[in-house]
Amino acid sequence: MALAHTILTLLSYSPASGYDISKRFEEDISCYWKASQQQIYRELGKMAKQGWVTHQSIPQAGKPDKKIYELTPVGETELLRWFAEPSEPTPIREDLLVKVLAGPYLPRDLLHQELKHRRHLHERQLSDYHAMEQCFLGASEPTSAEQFRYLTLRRGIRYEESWIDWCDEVMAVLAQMEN
Amino acid sequence: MALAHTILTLLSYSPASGYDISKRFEEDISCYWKASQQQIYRELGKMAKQGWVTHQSIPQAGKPDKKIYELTPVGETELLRWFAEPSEPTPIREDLLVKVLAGPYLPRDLLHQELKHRRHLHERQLSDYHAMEQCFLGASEPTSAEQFRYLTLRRGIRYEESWIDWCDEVMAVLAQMEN
DNA sequence: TTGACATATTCAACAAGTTGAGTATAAGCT
DNA sequence: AGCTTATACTCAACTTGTTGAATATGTCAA
Repeated sequence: MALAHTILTLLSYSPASGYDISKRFEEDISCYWKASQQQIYRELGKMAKQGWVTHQSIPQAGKPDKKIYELTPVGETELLRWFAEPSEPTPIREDLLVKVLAGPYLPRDLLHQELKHRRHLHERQLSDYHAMEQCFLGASEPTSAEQFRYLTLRRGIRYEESWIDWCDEVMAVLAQMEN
Repeated sequence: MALAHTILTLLSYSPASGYDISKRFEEDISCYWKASQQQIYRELGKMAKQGWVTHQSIPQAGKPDKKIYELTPVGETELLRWFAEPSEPTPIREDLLVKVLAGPYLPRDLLHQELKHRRHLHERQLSDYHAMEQCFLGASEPTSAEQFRYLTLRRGIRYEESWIDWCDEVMAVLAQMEN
C-alpha cells in the first residue's frame, strides 16, 4: 500500500503530472521505493477513485495533454494516518544471500564471480550517491526539505557501504577456504 | 523466481517435507528470503510440475501423511544455472525512508516516535542475531556449510547495525532542528 | 468441552509487481 | 523512411505476495 503513500508524499511537496512523478521515481525515489511507470499510473487511478487526489487535464502544444495531480484534504488525512502508523522493516528477499547459503554445494569460483559482480554494482551505486551528496553538502542554508532528503541519501550510502564490506568479508573467507 | 531457488538450495542440503521447509523459513531463512507457508506449498507444487523436485508420501501415526521432497537431477541443473547467473540487488521498498521524505510537512514528533520504534525493532533483531552468532563462534571445527551460514548471519548483523546507526543519525538531526 | 498449539497439507480471493504492448505528438539522426 | 528519444498516458496478462479459510490428527490446560 505504500506506493500510494509515496505518491501522496511527493504530491505533498507540490502538484505534479503522472509523468513527472514517474520521472521522480526513476531519478531517486526508486532508491527507497521502486515502482514502474505502469504501476504509478494504475495507483494514481485508484487514488483518484478514493478521492485522495484530483487531477486537471492541461492541453499542450505538440505533446499529449498532461494531467496534473494534487492532494485533496482526504488525501492529506490519509497521508497523516499512514505516517502515524508504526511501520515494519521491509521483508527481505535477496538472491545473493541464498547463493551464499548454496555455497557448500556449488562451484566456489561462481560464487566468487558473483560477489565481485555485486561488489562492483554496489560500488557504482555508492559512487552515484557520493556525487549526489556533494550537492547537499554544498548548500549553505539547506531547507528542511533538503535536510530530510539528505537523510534518505545517507541511508542509501550506509546500505551500499555495508554491502561492500560484507562482500569483502565473504571473499576473504572464500580465499581462506582455498588454503 | 528465487523462492523456488531458495527451496532448491534447502533441498540441496537434504530432502525435506513441505512443513520442515516452512519451519526452516520461519526460523532463519526469512532473514534473507521471506515466504509464507502457502507460498511455499504453492511453489513446491509448481516445482514438482516442472520436474525439479519429486516427493514421496509417508504415512504417519497420529498425524497427517507427510510429503518428503527431494531434488531431481533437472532440479540440480536449474539450481546451478541460477547460481551462475549474475544477480541484481533486490528492489527496495522501505516505508521509513518515505516517512523521512514526508518529514518536512508532517509532525516531527510522529517521525521521532517512528524512528525510536524502528530503532527498537532493529536492536531486537540484532540481539537475536548476536545470540545466534554465539553458536557459530563456539564451533571449533566448523563445516563449510556452517561457515557459509555464518556469513549469511554476518550480513544480517551488518544490516541491522547500519539501520540502528542511521536511526541515531536522523534523530540527532531532528534534535538539532528543534534548536 | 473448548481453545491453543503442534504436525501436515491445500484452496481461494485479492493485491501488488512485472513485463509487454499500445496510443498520441514531436524532434533528431542515419 | 525508420529508429531512437522525449513528453504523456493506458491496457493486458501473468506472476508473486498476502491473507483468510479449511482439512486431518493429536496433546494439554482451563
